[in-house]
Amino acid sequence: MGRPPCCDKIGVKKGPWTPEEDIILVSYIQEHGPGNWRSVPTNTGLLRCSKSCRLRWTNYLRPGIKRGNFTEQEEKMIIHLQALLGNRWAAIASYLPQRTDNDIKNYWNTHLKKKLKKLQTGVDGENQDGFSSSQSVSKGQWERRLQTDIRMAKQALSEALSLDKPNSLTDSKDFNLSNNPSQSQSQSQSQTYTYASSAENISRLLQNWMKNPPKSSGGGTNSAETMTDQNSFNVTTTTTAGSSSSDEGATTAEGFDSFFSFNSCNSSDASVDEQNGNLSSATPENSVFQDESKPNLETVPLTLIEKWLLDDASGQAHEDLINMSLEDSAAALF
DNA sequence: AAAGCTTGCAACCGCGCATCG
DNA sequence: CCGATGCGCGGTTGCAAGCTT
Repeated sequence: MGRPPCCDKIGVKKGPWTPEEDIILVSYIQEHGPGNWRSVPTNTGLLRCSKSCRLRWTNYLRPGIKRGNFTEQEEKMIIHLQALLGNRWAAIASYLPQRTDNDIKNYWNTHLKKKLKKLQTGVDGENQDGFSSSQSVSKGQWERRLQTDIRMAKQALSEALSLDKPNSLTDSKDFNLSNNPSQSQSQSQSQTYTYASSAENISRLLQNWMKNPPKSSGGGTNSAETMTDQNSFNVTTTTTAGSSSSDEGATTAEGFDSFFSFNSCNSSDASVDEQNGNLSSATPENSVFQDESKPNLETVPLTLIEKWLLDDASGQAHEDLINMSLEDSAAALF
């Protein structure tokens, strides 16, 4: 007896998602919250597999996702976490709350693997990306440190489990997500994912929409003309589509606002925080999305390894480890 | 300018785990 | 306990955009 398909394969649409589908999915999740993916296609009328809906949401539409432009700090974290955890992308992604496992996986496969391979094949000293391949740390040292880290992590985990206290939540509030300097000013934003924090995603969605407007309304006009034609999309577009710089806040918030005016459902009380692009709203929808973040961060106790990885204030030891020879990391990996 | 090649990423697939009745 | 079902994860693929020749 084989496993039945996750959904009826007949009539299931595959391939890239259209803006219309995105909007339908976001609207539905806005109303019902994420989860119960099985029912999403039937309730929304989307001709998509439930898995496809979940994937689209978690990898693209989910609030708080940062895309592209991995910082050096993030790169280093990924490299070291990969060395520690292996290809457990979901686990690695839990340490980078704004990144999806798919994004990290792709970035690893397309960028970091090559970078490390390059380093391994004899680029001495400082490379162009600023990674220092300090010869002072031998492979043996690296392995010893790695083993020590793993031991410490295990110990911390067992301690945390034996404590059996519900303080992991409060601990996680102290999670320092600001080790990326560019993100330090928006720490609160990282901690609480309102739907507004996905404004960038929605803005992108809308930009795509405007690039490929429905034929019925656009009728051969270019995207800019179409944009002005469609009054319901009062969006200030960014100069470069796909740019995910953090200063898009106000712009994307506008796009987000427009999105809701487009949907015109329960959105009239949504207000935009101009400073950080957050949408501050007391709507139930927002509370739904606040719950939808990286659950691991909220439930996993703050272990030593997490402190090591995330606490900027941990000082030199952390820096030493981060700056440890990537050649050695590469040697361990390949 | 055009063809071929490379790269990056969104999405799919299949498997394993968790939960529920 | 066991089977059915749903969800999540990691590996892989396909395609579009960018680059090179």
